[in-house]
This record gives sequence, structure tokens and C-alpha cells, in this order.
Amino acid sequence: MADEGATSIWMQPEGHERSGPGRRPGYSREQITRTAVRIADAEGVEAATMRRIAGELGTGAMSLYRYVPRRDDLFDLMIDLAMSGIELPDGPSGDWRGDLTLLGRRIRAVGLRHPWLIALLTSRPTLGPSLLRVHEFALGAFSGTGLDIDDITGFVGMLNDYVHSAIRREIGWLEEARRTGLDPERWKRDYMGPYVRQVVESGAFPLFNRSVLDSRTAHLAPEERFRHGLDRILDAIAALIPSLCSP
Amino acid sequence: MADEGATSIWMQPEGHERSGPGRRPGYSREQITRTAVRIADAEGVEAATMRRIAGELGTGAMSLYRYVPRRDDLFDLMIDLAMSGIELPDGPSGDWRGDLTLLGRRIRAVGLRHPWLIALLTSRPTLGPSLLRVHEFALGAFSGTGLDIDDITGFVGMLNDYVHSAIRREIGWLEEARRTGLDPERWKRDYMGPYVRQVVESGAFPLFNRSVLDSRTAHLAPEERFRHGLDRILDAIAALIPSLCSP
DNA sequence: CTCCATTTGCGTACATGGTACCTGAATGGT
DNA sequence: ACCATTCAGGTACCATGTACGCAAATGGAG
Repeated sequence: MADEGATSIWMQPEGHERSGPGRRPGYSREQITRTAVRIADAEGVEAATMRRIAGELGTGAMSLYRYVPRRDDLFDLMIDLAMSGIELPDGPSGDWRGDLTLLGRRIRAVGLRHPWLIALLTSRPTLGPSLLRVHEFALGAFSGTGLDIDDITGFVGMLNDYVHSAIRREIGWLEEARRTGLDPERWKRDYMGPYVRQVVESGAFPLFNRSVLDSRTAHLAPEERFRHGLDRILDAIAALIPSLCSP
Repeated sequence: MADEGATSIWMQPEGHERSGPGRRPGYSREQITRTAVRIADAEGVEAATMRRIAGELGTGAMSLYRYVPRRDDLFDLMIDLAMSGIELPDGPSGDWRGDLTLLGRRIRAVGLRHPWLIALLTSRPTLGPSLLRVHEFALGAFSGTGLDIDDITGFVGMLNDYVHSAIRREIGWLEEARRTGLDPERWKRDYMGPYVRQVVESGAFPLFNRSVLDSRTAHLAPEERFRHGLDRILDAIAALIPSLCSP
């Protein structure tokens, strides 16, 4: 074979669909990816090791390498499988705000269902087909506004940035607690709590203190807080669309 | 000792400043952190292993554990050391746009100088003193605008989100190329290029195609592109500040 | 049916990582 | 001079990704 693994995983077909001689494959890329996702959902992405995935499938670790070139490529496949769970209308509805609100909520839903997703997604440049589909839908939401493609890309970027970091804020400390082995309540009270309390009581950062103590949105339910932030981003975008602001 | 490592690294002093009996320490937390940062800058954060850092200091890996409870805590220290390199005025100047532009450029500078910084920073909730100082400056930039603390927090978040993801876009693929062992030019041409070309030529994602092919900002110098995006975010924020829009 | 090139299954092995544990050396108070 | 205390760092353990090699399965050619 020429240059195995020297190109993107999306350029390498499974290769198990010829009809020549040789033993029939007993597994599949999708089956392996699904297993990895299931393990990562339940115990974190660091639990989805090659041996563990293979064990779950009843085979040896090295068998997986007949289907996936490297572990990093498996991450790309996991990301794309998770993103494929986002159901979207076939095209934009004409109501860009409604479309993007829907998209934001769907992304949040998969981000919570797969707590490893956002961390992987933002840790490496990846462009799987499902991600492209989602991205295309986001771009399409602005297609009726007469905006420049650069402006559209920028707005979609702003939205993505917000959605990703909001999800990270929502689950980041939970994941960190899990990684350190403490239960979340204990982590908040014994691990992070004392330090934040010390910082607050020192009075060295008065505005930080206000953002911790005087916040009204901090007491909202997570979904409400997400929606509130998303609305602000959409407000900001609306304020910058000339055809809506100064026609 | 009671509960070593059961609390944040920022709550655990070095402990090497008593005057009782016992051997004098030969190293320091800061020295170890500086060494780790130097290695990570040159060869990536994955090269900054405990053994490697210790070797660079001429000692054994286990000696480091007298100064740092876990490797993850060392990451927190590295993040904070890098952030401490950001020089800022003592307080806000009154020109919030100018202050935040300055801050954005400074963060970009350290993000490029330490290509591992943004990835670490966004991969775990950490709140070191230097990060707090920078955050407080960002919050302070809005202090003269009469805004609600929740609004200020939201705007600072928007800005942070943009700055972080812009830096990631700028260096993310370079880092990925280094991780896979290819030189950047080869990675772009042989690894990612063919896939993007295939996607473009398939015509399946017309708006994605336009964002790749018809972009004007894509041909700007990196710093210009960063400034342009930052200006758009600041425009968006300005448009949402009621005291500037509808007083 | 028999052979054989081809492909998969997977055990073995290696390099590398974090870090628990232990011994010995250094140090300052009594 | 003794000794509790603290640091240096070697050894060891376990987990990880994955290179390599061989046996088993498979379907076409004769």
C-alpha cells in the first residue's frame, strides 16, 4: 500500500469492501467507533483505550489497527459520530435567529450527552462530514441576509465560540472532578472552593468578586443561562447586520 | 501532612521556607515550572515529561514530586507562569476599546510564544493568580460604562472566546503538524489538502466552498486578520452597550 | 478439489509515560 | 554529638500506543 496513514482519515476508505480473496473482516470502523463513544460517555475519553475498546468487542487491541490507522484518527471518527447525532432541517427556514437558536440547543444537547466532545473538537483541527454538514447549516442560516461571506464566517465563528465555551463552563468542572477521582460535590467544596473563598476574602480582585457574588444569572438553571447567553450573542450579531440596522 | 494534593495547587505553598531541621531544598517550584515551559515551547507540551524536566535540571524524576503534587498541577503552574508574562497598565485607562485591544494583542503574543498555552487553558478550569489579574483588568475596562456585572462578565467572555479561538485557528494546524511529525508544509499539502480539495470539488457544501475560496480576509497577514476579528467583536459589544447606543 | 496469494485476528514485545515506595544523605535544634 | 526531619533520586509497577510476525480464514485459478 502507498502511504498508509499519511493522509486524513476521511480520505482512507475502510478498504473492507473488495471481493477478492482473504479473510472476511469481523468488525467495522463504525462498530469500533460506537464502542469507543459508549465507553467515553460512561467513563471519560481517557478510559477509551485501544485495549479497552478491543476488550469490549471481545478481541485484541491490535485488531483495531486493521480498521483505524492511529488512535487520533479514532478521535476524529468519534467526533464525527457524535456530530452526526445532530438532526437539522434540510435547509434554512428564512428565520436566521430561529435556525441558529435551534442549532445552538442541538449542539448543547450532544455536548452534554458526550462530555468529551467539545474538548476533543477544540483541541485539534478536524473537518469530518458531519461537522461540515452542521457548519453548512449555520452558514446557510445567514444566506438570506445579503451578508458578505467573510461576515457570515465571522458570525458563525462567534456563535461557535460561545456555544463551545458555554458547554465547557457547564460541564468543565464536572469532568475535572471525575478526572481527579473525587465526586463532584467534594471537588467543589474541598478542592476548588477553599481557593476561591480565599481569593474572594483577600479582596484583591473586586470585580471578580462582584462577578462571583453579585451575579443574577449564576442562579439560573443551566439551560436558561445558556439561552440567555445565546440570545446576547444573537443580539450582538443582529446589531451588526447592516440590512437590519441601517438599511 | 494532612490531605496533600487534596486541594488546589494555589492553596499549597511550596513548604520549603521553614527554618527547622532537614536537608535544604536544591530546586524550586518556579525553577521547575520555567524548565517545563522552556521544553514545551521548543518541542510541545507532550515533550515536557517529568523525566525530561528532571533530566534538564540534572536530577531524577521523583525529585520533582517534592515540589509539585501531580503533573496536572504543573500544567496549572505553567499556565500561570505564561500568563504572568502579560504586562498590563495598573488600571483601566477609561478607553475601554483601547484597553481591550491592548489586552487582546498581549494575549495573542503569549499565545504564539507558548503554543501549548491556549490548549491547556481551555482544557481545564484553572484560576491562577496571573489569570485572575488579567481577568480583572478585562472586567475593569468596562467599569466606567455603567454596565451590569453580568453584562460585563458576558462581554469579557465573548472577548476571551474570540481571542482564544483566533489563536487556535492561527497555530492549531501548525501544532497538529508537529504532533504528527510532518513538517507543516507537507502536512498542509499531503495530509489536509487532498481532503479539503475533495470536499470542495464535490460541491456538497456550497457555502463552505465560498468561505474557503471567496474569502478576502484569508489573504491578510495573521496579525491583521486577528485585529479585524477583534474589531468586529468590539463593534458588537459597542452596539450592545445601552449607554453608547440609546442613552 | 487443491493450491495459493491475500487479508484478518491477535499474541508478543518494546518504548514511554506517571508515580508509589524506599533508602541514604544532608541539616539544624537539643 | 545525637536525632528527628527533610530532600535526592534509584527502583519498580502498571498502563498506554503500536510495530512486528505468524497462524487462520478465504475465494479465485488450475
